[in-house]
Amino acid sequence: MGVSERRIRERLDARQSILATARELFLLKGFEATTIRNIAEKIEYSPSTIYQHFKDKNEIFYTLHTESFIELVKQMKRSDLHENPLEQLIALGKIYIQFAEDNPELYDLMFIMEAPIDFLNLLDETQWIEGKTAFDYLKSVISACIDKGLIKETDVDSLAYLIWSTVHGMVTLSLSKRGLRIGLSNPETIIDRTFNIFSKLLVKS
Amino acid sequence: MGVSERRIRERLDARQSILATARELFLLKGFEATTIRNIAEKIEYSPSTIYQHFKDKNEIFYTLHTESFIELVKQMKRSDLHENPLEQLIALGKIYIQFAEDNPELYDLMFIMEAPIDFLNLLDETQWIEGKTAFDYLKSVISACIDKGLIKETDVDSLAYLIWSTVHGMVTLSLSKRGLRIGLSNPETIIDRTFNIFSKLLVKS
DNA sequence: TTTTTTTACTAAACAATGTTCTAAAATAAA
DNA sequence: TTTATTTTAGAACATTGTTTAGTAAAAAAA
Repeated sequence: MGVSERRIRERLDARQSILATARELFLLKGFEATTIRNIAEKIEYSPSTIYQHFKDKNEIFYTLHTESFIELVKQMKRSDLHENPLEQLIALGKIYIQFAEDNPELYDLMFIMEAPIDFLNLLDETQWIEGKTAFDYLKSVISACIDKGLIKETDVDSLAYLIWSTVHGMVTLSLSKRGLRIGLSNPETIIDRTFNIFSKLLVKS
Repeated sequence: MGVSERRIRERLDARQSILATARELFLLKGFEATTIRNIAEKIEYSPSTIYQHFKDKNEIFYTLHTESFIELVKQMKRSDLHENPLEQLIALGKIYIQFAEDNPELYDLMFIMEAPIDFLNLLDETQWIEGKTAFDYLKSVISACIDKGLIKETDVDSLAYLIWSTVHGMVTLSLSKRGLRIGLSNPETIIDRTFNIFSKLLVKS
């Protein structure tokens, strides 16, 4: 009799419904404004029930963060449509920026907020595999560029860190509302223009 | 009789002591962990007294943020020891990174946290003059480089935004603990190495 | 000097938060 | 049917930022 199987399935369903509701409310009202009680109310459970599925709020954050990375890496892999690795690298940057612009709250969770990393610390987990996966993909594209002699620099780690830092910096200055209030002439296009000159710098030997 | 002058002075003293204590506790325990009650207790006042000097917690954040910018700009101006504007630009980048590494909590407050910007919004202030001041200084150094033909790019806004984004990105990946858990071979030197290849990219015509 | 007004301050309360405790209800096993 | 286990909820706890109402002190006015 599959009674225990059904129970496991039901538990999983409940867990998923908590996550789905959490994501929905987070995207709607932001992370700070979404409370455990909000989530509980929406799925018609008591707040304490949520704690049977998640250790604490950080674990919910961490889980959503992990799911978001699956989506980001999926998007990133679209860049392999380009045969030229340099074109792929440019496409990769654009995809990354687009993801951040489309999902500002998730980007915050993935790359800025402390909650997911705090949860890793709690598990005594030293590696951040979600981030490493995305970073390794970036490195593989850069390596392809170097192999074909399209880029001079040979220290892949540094170059990958540079590219990641630059797009991350552009995106976060915008997300934290720092980039748009400093008297730029065309603030709405600044990210595009900056990305273009960065691309040129990288390519031009 | 200078009685009202004394009163004003006393009010200012109280305000300063709130700010000093707030800064001290913030740096000691972090922003999230520091409460209005903590600050009040330390200066031996009741929590509600603090609200006579500051509209809310965000105003305290904003004020500390402003003071921190005065310090940052002061540090940045040390770069004008170099006569060659390109050398000055490199020095400026190093100073900026050093400031962030020396004052991670303050950097967070200045460039990441929402609180100071939220306070600006409350005042219907559209410009972020603290950030603009620092950004304008960066632009002036870049302009000097362009004037002397040391850098080819002519769009100062974009170039300044690129440089700012890159150092900001490097620094924030480190602050948010994202940069050190992705399998780098020498994580402790990554920022230096990355800054060096970025400098070379900029200089090399 | 005495009275009135303004100021400075506090204690208590409020509403909201994440989280835990206790006990009841529902379900499964015997 | 009875017993054991799991699931759930309600209330409670300790904090938080903030507000209210009232008190004590100081300054100004009489």
